[in-house]
Amino acid sequence: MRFEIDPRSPRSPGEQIQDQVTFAVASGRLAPGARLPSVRGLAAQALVNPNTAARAYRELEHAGVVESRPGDGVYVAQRGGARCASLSAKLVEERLGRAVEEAVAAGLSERELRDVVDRAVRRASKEHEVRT
Amino acid sequence: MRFEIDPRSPRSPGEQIQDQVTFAVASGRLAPGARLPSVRGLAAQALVNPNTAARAYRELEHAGVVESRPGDGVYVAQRGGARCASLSAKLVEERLGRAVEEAVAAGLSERELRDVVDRAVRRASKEHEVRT
Amino acid sequence: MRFEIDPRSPRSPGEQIQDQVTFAVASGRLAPGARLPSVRGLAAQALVNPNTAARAYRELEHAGVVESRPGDGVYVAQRGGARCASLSAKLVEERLGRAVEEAVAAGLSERELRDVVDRAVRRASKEHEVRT
Amino acid sequence: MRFEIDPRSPRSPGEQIQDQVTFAVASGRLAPGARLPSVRGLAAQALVNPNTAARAYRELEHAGVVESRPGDGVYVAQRGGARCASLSAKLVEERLGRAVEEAVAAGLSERELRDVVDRAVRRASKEHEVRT
DNA sequence: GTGGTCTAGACCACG
DNA sequence: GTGGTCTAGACCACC
Repeated sequence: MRFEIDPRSPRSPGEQIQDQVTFAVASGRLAPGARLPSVRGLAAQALVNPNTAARAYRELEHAGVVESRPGDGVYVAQRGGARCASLSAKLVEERLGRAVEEAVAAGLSERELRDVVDRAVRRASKEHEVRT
Repeated sequence: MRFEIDPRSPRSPGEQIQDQVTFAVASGRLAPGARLPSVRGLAAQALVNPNTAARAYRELEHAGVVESRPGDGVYVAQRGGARCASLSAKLVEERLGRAVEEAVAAGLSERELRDVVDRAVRRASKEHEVRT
Repeated sequence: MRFEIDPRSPRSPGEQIQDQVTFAVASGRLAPGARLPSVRGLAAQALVNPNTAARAYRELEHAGVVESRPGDGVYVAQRGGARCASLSAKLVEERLGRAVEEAVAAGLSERELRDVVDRAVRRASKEHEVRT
Repeated sequence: MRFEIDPRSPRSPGEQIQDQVTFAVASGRLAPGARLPSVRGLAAQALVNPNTAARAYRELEHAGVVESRPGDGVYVAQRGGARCASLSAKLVEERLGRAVEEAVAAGLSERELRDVVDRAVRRASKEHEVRT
């Protein structure tokens, strides 16, 4: 699992980390019991302050998605799969919905909108394969 | 033109106002020369502090989208159409792109993704008709 | 770099801060990469509201003069030198020009005008040495 | 006497009108007893709201520079000359002083500064002759 | 009535 | 500690 932060996203780095873990668990790329990078490793990988990485893990633990075992590491919680599934569905629905709303408000026709979506899907699928 | 702020959006109220003006101009719902609500009126309508409304207008003026005439009101700039067209295309591309990325990362199949988009398009189109 | 606001100036406090940074960078007193006072520190020094200081920095960032790194501080942008050089030349030309116009309109002879300028130059040079 | 407002000046239109009258009286271009344009005439000439013109005259009257004779017109006060002389000297000193300070802060050498002043003087003198 | 700017104090997220 | 944004309320000048 590789983490990457987009500084231009409206979501803060901490939230992006939480999102990425959530989506990875929901999609099965991260299975319950799997080990996540250490706080320091995550911080180094995502080019983020260790404090931010630690806070993100803390929030995920609070949400029941991960379990932190002091002195050992951070692991995907056994019940993490279910939690992430519903959470991620809600997030995707909400964000895609908002983006579509904007596109319609901006005057895109259904055809144009679908073109944009298609291109994005192709781009994302390629990226996704690479990482899988 | 009606303004509405979604407190759950990751974009701040000020940014949402800027977005809504930009999209409305790009789609032609607001034509160059059209008068926008007053700072105070917009604030009342969007349930936002007048200061926030003023700042949003100021940024839009800086971007060449609107023109503020002190003591008179705020108007869509003559060249606002062109500016918004490119600006809004970029925004839509970027945000739809991001949302699709997330959906793919969350494990949605192309079919599921298109279903979500379709539903969102229908919902948004209805909303949009009502306001038009 | 010390900041000071003249409440009798026709320029607003926020504009005065922007001017002072611009001139300092243009003259080389502030080099690209140099760290500027924090928003709160500047506010305390200039006896101004932190909000006003933050706005001034934001405008300067928008103009490409400074770079603000959230959670870290505000720095003179690498390309700030060039931007300020032309910006400051324009400002000086415009404002000296306006002041001279007024002096001529007020009926000062060229000789009187030059006397006033000479005295001002001497005063300002002394002040300037002190701060350098 | 012709009035002209510079919208890019940091001084508000109302202040610019007051300044222009003050300087014209101080320089002798307007003698005590001379008649000034009517409020409406001034407003039309300076492309300013009649309210603004009226307010400027009111302030000048309050300062003892002009006298308004209801139903007749606005005239330069008999003692206006003396009042304007000292007032205008103070204004010129202050504004030229400020502009020179800025130029020095911007890093102009004495030579460069004098060049800018010389050019401005020549420009202003030409303008001034035309209007005289 | 209009916009423009300032002060004052709050909350958030990052370092 | 840092910057970013918001709310709240004030004053100014112009229309």
